[in-house]
Amino acid sequence: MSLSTTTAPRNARASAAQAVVDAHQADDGGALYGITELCAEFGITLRTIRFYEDKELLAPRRINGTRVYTRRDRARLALILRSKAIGASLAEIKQYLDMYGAHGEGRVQQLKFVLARTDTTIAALENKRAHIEATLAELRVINATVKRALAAR
Amino acid sequence: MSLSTTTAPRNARASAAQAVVDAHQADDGGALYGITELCAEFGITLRTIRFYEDKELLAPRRINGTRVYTRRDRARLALILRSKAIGASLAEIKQYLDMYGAHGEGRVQQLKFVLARTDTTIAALENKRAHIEATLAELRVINATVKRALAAR
DNA sequence: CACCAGAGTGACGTTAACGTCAACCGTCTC
DNA sequence: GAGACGGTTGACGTTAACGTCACTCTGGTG
Repeated sequence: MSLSTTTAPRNARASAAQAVVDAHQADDGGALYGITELCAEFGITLRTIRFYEDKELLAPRRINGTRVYTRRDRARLALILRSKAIGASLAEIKQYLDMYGAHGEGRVQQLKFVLARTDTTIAALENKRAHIEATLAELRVINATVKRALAAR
Repeated sequence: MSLSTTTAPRNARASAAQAVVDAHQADDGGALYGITELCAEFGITLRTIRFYEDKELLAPRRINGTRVYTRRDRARLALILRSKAIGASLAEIKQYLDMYGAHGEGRVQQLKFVLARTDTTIAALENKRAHIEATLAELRVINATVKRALAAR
């Protein structure tokens, strides 16, 4: 729940997004994390992180068998958790991550593929947002109605 | 996917919400539906509808054992499916439905309860919407980047 | 060296949300 | 009255996303 719920102004949102995307592209800035560290930070269990690795959502390096996570791995984990929060399945999330990862490498064929997938994913998310708007509108009606009923005692 | 994705203007959205809430309050307008009818309309299976009934999300009348759905039941089913589309669990959806149903009956204690729950639910949805906004912003960055890469061939 | 905490690896259990299957029941039709 | 339908009820299977448990390995520490 304590993710980036920063209700930033519209301009800031775009550059924040750019930053996230860049960060995911950049390789190692030197910062490294252990598995328990990440678990504590994001409030998940060891088993969960290992499970994500099983499902190939994460691929940390190993040092003597021990998992070592870079800043990039950390960013991926953040993306996974945020995607989960908006109701995506792990299978879908894997596709998201592919999009984040693969838009630098040149081949035209692959770029077109990424383009198509971002388009449909964007459409799906906008659709979902519309659902939320509608539900919010209805809840506000209920909320207001109840408030009036209480005010009238 | 063919639900009310009508991107209506802001004023219309509020009155549409009002209409949905009203419709859920109103009892029978005379229109009745069978189970297969509803399944076909919403693109779900018989088993699914029965499952929702098992979980007490629906409670159609029975005539000789056969389920008969009113307009209100239909509205509830629509709400269930839309809620699912925005990533809510059936348990959560049951709470939504309670809110839709219970804000007419008078007791102050209960009204306050509904008020509190609509408040927290609204907050949760706004939070979820913020997540979606952020993800959309990032996807648009990727989309634009890839488009530029393709344009530069 | 003995020991222990932290990390890793199966194997199995669990919950949610259905799907599948078999058997039965009421009604309509021929 | 004999099927043929459409509907109903268990009982059991299934998939996703983990949790739990038991056991092993490895790196320090006294």
